[in-house]
Order: sequence, then C-alpha cells, then structure tokens
Amino acid sequence: MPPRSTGLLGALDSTSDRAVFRQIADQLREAIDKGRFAEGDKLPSETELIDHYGASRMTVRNAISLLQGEGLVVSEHGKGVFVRPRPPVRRLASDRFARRHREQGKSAFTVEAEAVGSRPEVDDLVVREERPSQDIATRLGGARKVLARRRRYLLDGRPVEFAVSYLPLNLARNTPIAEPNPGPGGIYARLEELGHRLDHFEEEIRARMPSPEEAKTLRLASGVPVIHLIRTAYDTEGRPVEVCDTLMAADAYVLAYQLPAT
Amino acid sequence: MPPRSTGLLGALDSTSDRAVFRQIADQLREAIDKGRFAEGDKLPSETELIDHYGASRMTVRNAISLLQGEGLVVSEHGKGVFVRPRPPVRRLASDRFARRHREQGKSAFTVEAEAVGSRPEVDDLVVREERPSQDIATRLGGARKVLARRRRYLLDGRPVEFAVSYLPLNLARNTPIAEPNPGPGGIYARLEELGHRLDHFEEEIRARMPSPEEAKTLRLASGVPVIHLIRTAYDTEGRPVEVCDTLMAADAYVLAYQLPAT
DNA sequence: TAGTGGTCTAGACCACCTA
DNA sequence: AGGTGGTCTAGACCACTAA
Repeated sequence: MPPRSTGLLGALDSTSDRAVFRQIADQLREAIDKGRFAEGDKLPSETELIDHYGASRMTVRNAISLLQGEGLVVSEHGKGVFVRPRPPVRRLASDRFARRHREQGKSAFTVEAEAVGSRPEVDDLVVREERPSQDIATRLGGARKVLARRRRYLLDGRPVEFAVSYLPLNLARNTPIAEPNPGPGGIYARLEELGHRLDHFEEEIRARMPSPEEAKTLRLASGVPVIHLIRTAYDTEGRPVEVCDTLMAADAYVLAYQLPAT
Repeated sequence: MPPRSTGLLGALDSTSDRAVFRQIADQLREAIDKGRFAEGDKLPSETELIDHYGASRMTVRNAISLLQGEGLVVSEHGKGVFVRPRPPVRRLASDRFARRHREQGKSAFTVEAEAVGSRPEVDDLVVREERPSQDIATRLGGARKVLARRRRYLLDGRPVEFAVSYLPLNLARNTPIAEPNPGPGGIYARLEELGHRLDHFEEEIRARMPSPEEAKTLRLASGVPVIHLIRTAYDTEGRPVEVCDTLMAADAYVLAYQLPAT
C-alpha cells in the first residue's frame, strides 16, 4: 500500500509531560521546517492524524490551531490544511520618495509592481473632508479639518496595503489633490507644484495583530501580523503637509531604510 | 445582588448565523475596546461565561482563544484571563546611531532606559567565532568566518530584544570587539578607533509571528508578533563591517526613520 | 456522494494559584 | 479547599469542495 502522508510523521512520546497536541504540532512544524511538506502542500487530514496518533479530534484540531497561530498553515473549509504559501514580497526602498521617482508618469506602486511582473490595482478610493483624530491633528500641526484619501492596494488581486492620507484642508481644497486621481507623480508631485517643496519624511513603524475588520480588509490568514506605518511629509519650511496612515500585510513587505552614522 | 462581571456583556443573537463563539468574542472585544474592561482587568471566568451565555465550555474557550490570537488578552493558569497590559514602548529614533551618541560612556540601551525610568539589563552575552549563514556572509561581502556577539536586552526584567552582531573575523579578532564588554560607546566606537570610520547603516524590517523558541526567549504572550530587523554597517569606503540581526517584541517598540525627499 | 474542516455539547481529570 | 485555566475524550450535526 502506498505511503500515506502521515508516513512523514513520527510517534508520540507518552513518557513526556509535553501535551499531546503540542507534540503533534511539534512534529508537523518540524516536517514543514525541514521541507517534508513544501509550501502549498496539504497536511494530513484531521481523520488521518486522528488515526495516526490515536488522539481525539479536538486534540488534533488544537495542534493545527497552534500552527495557524504561528502563521505556518492555513485551513480551507472542505479542502484541507495547507502549508502557507509565502507571497512575493514588496520591498520598500529607502529612496522610494526621491524626487526623481516622481518625475515619471505613473505612481510608484504601479511602476514597481509592473517591474516585478505583478498586476497592480487600487480600489476603495474614497476622497472626502473629515475632522481628524487627535493624533492626526497633532501630527499635522493642529489642523481642524483635513482632506482624507483612502485607498487599498492589491497585487495580482491580493490586497496588501490599506492607506489613508490626510492633508490640511486649507492646503488641498479645490486642488487636483482633492480629485480621485491626482495625476502623474501622485499627491507629492501636486504638493510641490502648489509651492510646498518637500524636504523630508518621517516614518513610524509598529507591528501587531490585526483586528478582525483589518484582517478582512486585507484578507489576512490567521497568524499574519500587520505593519502599521505612519508617515509625515514636511516641506522645506518645516511644516507638516501630509500624514499617511498605512496598514500593510506583514508577509508582503520588507521595509528598507538608510541611517546616517553622523 | 451585586453585579457580576458578566453584567457588562449582552446576549447572543440566536437568529444570527455568526458562530456562537464568535459572538461571544465580539462582545468581549467590544467591552475591551470601549474600556469597560481596562488594561490588566480580569475577564469573567469560563464558568461565569458559560452561565451567562448558556454555552458549553469549549465554545467559551474558543472565543477566548480568538481574542488571544488577536493579542487582546492573556490567560494565566489558575488566575484568570486578563486584558493584555500594554508595556512601555521603546522608541528607536532615526538618529540613534549618530556619532555624538557614541561619545558618551554608556551604551545607547542603558542611557535610553534610564532616561525613561526603566531598569536595563543585558544577559545571554555569548561571543564566539562562527561560520556565517549564507545570508550573513553575503551581507558581509563574502566573509568566511565571523565573530558573533549574542545578547538579550531586558527592561525592568522583561526581555524585549534578542540581537546577534556579526563582524568579519579578520577585522574583530584580538580586538576589544571580541571581549564580552567592548567598552564605552560599544562596538561601533571600537570599529572607528580601529580605523573603520562608519559612513551609514542600512536596515531591513520584517514582521511575523515568532517561532515557539523565539516566543520563549522573549517571553511573548500569544498574539504578539516580532519585528525582525537586519542592520548592516558600512564604513566610508563602502565596505560592510557589521551585520546585526535583531528580533524585537513588537509590542515594546516603535521604530522611527527619516527619509529624504530628494 | 464522500471527504474535508467548522461548530457545539457534556462530560472528565489535572495543574496552578490564592487563601 | 475552592476557583481558575489546561488537556482530553467521544460523540453530534453542519457547510464547503470535489469527483
């Protein structure tokens, strides 16, 4: 008879005081780490694991749930549990806001995606006037009303980033910035045309687990954190002219920065 | 009779097709978000939730496990389930490697911790020669052997960061860099004294869930991701002189960077 | 239709903490 | 000793997917 997929797994150590579901998770994790199950492979079904280990269904499910929390596997109802495929990663370079990149026609996201052969999309574009949260208001130097631009970025149909840009209303109202499509080079190009020459950006980075709502927006598998990035753009007079609040699927990004030694 | 802690919770919607354990989790989450349970507060016990909702124990535990995965609560055996306290956050500023900060006596970590009234500790200091991984070797320009400095940083007894520095062996051997305590200003100060004037650093940032081993080293609650930071230091001749591979408890850090607009 | 994971019940025994 | 969460069993019915 052909080897079943549980042939790749060992036996439990009944003398160990490590919980059975942890031992099962350990064995599956090791098999994944060593490549005996590759990315996208199906793990043995719950029934097979129950037979192999002689454990109850809840114990087996507990083990799998542990691996889900670690981001190692994803389950698909009616199909099985699979080793989580690693999506292509988008690298944000430290010079990504250099002026020369704005002087092309397309947006940075589009250019970059096409360079690596991915299909870029932007949806959920909502532009409207709002009263900012306390935090955003402070970052914008005390703005009372702001223009908020919300959008979601997708690569090959997969959402990877959700971003909201806030600009002081007195600066953005009745300009191309308030249009759904602000034109070539994006809002930073428009800001400069309006006389707000950009000097530098400050970024703050945090990582955490998503709320259920955020997980839904980014279609995140369980066990995938988000990177929360808040960027403030300053003009040459030191005034903040934009705050961008961004939530990124952590498994889709690497952020790169350069730091001076002086 | 006095209000029990479940008095803060509503009833289930039996007409909803949302799973019972999700509804229970939703109610607890909302109560936490709205501050009806504050940081560090104890949630109703499993028994109380079972009585309140008329659900079975597994259903209630399933709900709590959902909240654990979101990083909202932590359970303590024999005590209860608590709203996860937010630890003080360590902010890494964009000028943290400026030369002027090295010219003091103490390490950056120590100075910074004492400034915010925390007690800094460094343990697990292991310094030894190693053969680098392919990735580290590449980053160091093809080094065959390296000096590896491992250490764990703690604030008020809580581990927050685990870091390994790699330096080309031919550069670090028989220097203070190979000592457990490299002296005031740390290894960057020593590198400069040895004639390797530092020019800039490059950092790469990722976020993900920790492996069980990493979670143990950093004593992470479930639902807390890690920030994985890889820094390469370059001297004025453009040569990489150090790679530092760092794992940080994501709930203990905010990283700040400055980006040029030009 | 058969196999998969998703939800739920009703119990049991254990380990840990506080008192 | 009593309350808390941790582990485990043995079932049940359901929803989704594929052949």
